[in-house]
Amino acid sequence: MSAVPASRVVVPAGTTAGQALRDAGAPNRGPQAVVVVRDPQGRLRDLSWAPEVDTEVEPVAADSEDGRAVIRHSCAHVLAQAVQDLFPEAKLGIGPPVKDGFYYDFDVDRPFTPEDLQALEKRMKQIIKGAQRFSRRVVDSVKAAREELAAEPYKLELVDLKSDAADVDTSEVMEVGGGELTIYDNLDPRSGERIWGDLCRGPHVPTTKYIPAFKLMRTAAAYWRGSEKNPQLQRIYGTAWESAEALENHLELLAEAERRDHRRLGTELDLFSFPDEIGSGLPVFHPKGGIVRRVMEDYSRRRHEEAGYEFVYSPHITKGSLFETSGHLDWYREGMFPAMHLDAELDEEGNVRKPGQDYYLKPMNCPFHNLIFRSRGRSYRELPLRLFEFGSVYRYEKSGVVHGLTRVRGMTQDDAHIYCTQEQVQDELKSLLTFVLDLLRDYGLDDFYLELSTRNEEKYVGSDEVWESATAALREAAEASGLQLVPDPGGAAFYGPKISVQAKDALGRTWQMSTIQLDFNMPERFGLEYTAADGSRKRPVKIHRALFGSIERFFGVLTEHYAGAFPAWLAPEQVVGIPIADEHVEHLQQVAKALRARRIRVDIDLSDDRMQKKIRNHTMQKVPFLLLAGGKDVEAGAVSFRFRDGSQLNGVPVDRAVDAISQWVRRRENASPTAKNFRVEES
RNA sequence: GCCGCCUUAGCUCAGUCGGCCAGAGCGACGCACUCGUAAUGCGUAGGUCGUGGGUUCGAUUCCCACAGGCGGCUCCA
Repeated sequence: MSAVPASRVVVPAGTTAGQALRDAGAPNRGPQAVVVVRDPQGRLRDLSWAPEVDTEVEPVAADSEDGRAVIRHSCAHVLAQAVQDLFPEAKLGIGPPVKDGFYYDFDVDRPFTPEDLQALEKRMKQIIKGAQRFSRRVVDSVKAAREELAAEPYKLELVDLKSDAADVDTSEVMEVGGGELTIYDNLDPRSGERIWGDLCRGPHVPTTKYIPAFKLMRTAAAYWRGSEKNPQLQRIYGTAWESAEALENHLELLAEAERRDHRRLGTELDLFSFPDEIGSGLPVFHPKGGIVRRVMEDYSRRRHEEAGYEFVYSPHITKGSLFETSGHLDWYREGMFPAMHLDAELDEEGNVRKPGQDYYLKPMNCPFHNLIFRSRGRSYRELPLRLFEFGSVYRYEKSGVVHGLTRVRGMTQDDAHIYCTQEQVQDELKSLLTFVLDLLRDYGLDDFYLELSTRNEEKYVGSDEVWESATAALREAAEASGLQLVPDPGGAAFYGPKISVQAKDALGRTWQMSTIQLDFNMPERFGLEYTAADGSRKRPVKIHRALFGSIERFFGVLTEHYAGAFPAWLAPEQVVGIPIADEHVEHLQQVAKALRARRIRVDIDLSDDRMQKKIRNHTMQKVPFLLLAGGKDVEAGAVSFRFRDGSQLNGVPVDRAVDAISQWVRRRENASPTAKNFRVEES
């Protein structure tokens, strides 16, 4: 999708990069226009940059990821200029490029309305048409910067942060960076007059004309510098691209994502719902969703059994003392539903005769599994002990984050806890990772990367050494997988570091799926022990892992991945028989009987809809196999296939059809069957 | 939890600048039609206009609160 890697260009001393590019004949318009260059140190430089010595640079084209980021960042400046034009009292926050776009935060008297966005877009188009030049200017001193930015309190704060604290990470903030403070002025191309300016480290496109296509997307509130202790600013999100076509493609992708939204498909395909009466984030699964879910779970169970897991069950509710022992009440209280206080007794005067107890809905399964481990003496011979449970947990998610099936308040984890010896950890982690990835592939996800979440310095239990060795063990296992490993500092749970598997779906979106966490702390808190070969008592290491994360979430992700067209082995209705006329029903019933004998889910559409209507209905319900039968088929002892994509295979002998369908399902083919990929020959 | 927007039939959505019995398509149900690869025709039922309060002669419409949803922020074992 990106331009052919542009050849390197030497910028002679004292010449601007832009001039050198022009001399070299580099494109300066269109999707491959060079917007900035990369210097030998890897820094992106404006085209107006003129090195002091001859320097070889790499042109960065508009349609590269870096090029887009520069366009988006420049577009954010144009937005800010438009906002201050239309709302002179607006104070500037920050305005960085982000994935697929940019945003800019403003402190304004009232939130922006959709009409405001329209007006702003219009103003931005005027600004872009005006071909203002982005001009970089180094500010001599912090004092000079403070004076110039006196009217911009948030920018002042950034200047101060920059000047007095080397330990503050400002790398995310586009405003300041490098060794100096810079301001980018927007200049009128004719008069050179300064129209607007912003504290910014750059770089930028040469002129606003280099912003070929953009769109403002939405408004939202955002806390200043990301902390809820700070005031909320009004954020405007936009997107910008190297061409109108690229913008159009991006908008089409968003539209496709909306069509695939599992919340929409959940209703359309009658899979699940969120009745208001039950409460936010608490789904119910309808019969069709129930089939998909059950097949998912059944297959997972089978694989776990084969991999040496043992199945356990634990209650949804427990006395508080368990979560005191585990540390959840200290570290995770706000994520839990509040306690029910039970069994208290009062005398006539209202004095407490019996104090009663707090019971909690469980937010995690692990403490229960610890109790199972501890229920009797354990031998090293039993390890690794792998306890698995489809455990229902309840978490008190903030109302603002509940979202379809991907963020719920009640969910079922496919949760396992593995107790092993120190020596077994490394091997266990490696085989676990392989197991996890294999299983995800079986469900049709095959594009992964790993994330290593390390200690949150404000929220952890246990000693430094323990954390270090646990983190090292995880890193080693992750590296052995050969997958890309992305660091996630501070992302760990309070009891130990974790690896998470991020999977890409059909639209290229990534989802956190499985997590594998190492835990040296919980065994200590629960006093878990086993007897080693030499008779000594030793503490096991505990590995937590969830593969789907939560069944609900995985269900949602798969629904979107397949756009509701589930693989035949998961599809709620695998085969629907459609008679051309009533007299063909009996023939189809014979076929259905044969399919049912092979445990295929099959229905015959006996409604009095017309045949075309039946095809439409079941195609929209994304049934993988439609079997039609009319006079010709009955006569030939055959059926005719119609697939989701509209392709057909007519006159297939019944026994071959039955065989081919059941083979396809047995093999758990994840592709949608079509006339092209579906083989009915006898094998 | 915070900011903004939204809530009309099972679903998708019109509509009322405060006023007679609130509309459509799909879906459901009934009748007719029995048909060769994405919508047969006709008819019937279905709505306390999210809930509660207020303003008003009168509220689905205006105001307030609450619930639920959406987009973000924060959070996320």
